[in-house]
Amino acid sequence: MKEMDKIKFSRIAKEISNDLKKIPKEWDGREAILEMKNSEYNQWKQMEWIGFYFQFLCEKYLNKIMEIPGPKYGNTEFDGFKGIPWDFKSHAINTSSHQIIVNDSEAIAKAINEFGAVGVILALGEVEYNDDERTFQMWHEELKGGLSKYSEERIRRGAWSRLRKVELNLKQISFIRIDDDVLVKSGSFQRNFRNADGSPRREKVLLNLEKLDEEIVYFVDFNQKRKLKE
DNA sequence: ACATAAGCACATTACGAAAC
DNA sequence: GTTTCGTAATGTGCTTATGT
Repeated sequence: MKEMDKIKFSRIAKEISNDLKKIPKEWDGREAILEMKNSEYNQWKQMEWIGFYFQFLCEKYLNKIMEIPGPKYGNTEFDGFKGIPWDFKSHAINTSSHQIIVNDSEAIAKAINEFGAVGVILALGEVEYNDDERTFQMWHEELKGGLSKYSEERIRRGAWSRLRKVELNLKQISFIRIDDDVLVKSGSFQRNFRNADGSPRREKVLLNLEKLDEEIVYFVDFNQKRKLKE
């Protein structure tokens, strides 16, 4: 029964990856942001452009083979749907932390209950952080039309500003299957985020990349241009 | 017009194990 | 016993969407 689910998952993942293989490998921050802006994609002002750019690419390349967006539970909406609900994510490989933050815990639990599992399509790449002079950040700031209200507040608070990524070199796209077993195993939920105004955030599921193994049912490798796992 | 809560993805700290 | 180190736990920076 469970094996059947994995086979089904793998089949869908393979189908999605056929189209996903065509996306660009070299993501230049400035180009990516301009591309989103010119396409009137609403998220081009976001700091974490790698996340939104991957989502942007998925919508562009996958809109014919899957439903975008996916089902909604409470206030949480999945990015896409094909057989099961899917979420698109990006992650930098060359950092110390390999935890990836997934969706709202309750929404995931409900989705698993309804469809048996949910999937994460994870773009993994090496990123450049060489923005010590903050020229990239300033470029983005200017394009956005100056500091946001939040940023002015942040400066007033004396808090630090996060380092921007300048480019990403896509290495791999993983398809991760999340069911109840994974939830129990990864177990580490995250609660008590602080929101922009200081209010608490809802609990989310946290996955540790290093502990994932059989959950990664299928992946595309951009280095060797072949798949290592079926 | 404003507050609230969601989206994106870390960054920093705290703490126990391991090494000296 | 103390320092060092790896990982789990906890808290942050930023923007958009939605509802009043």
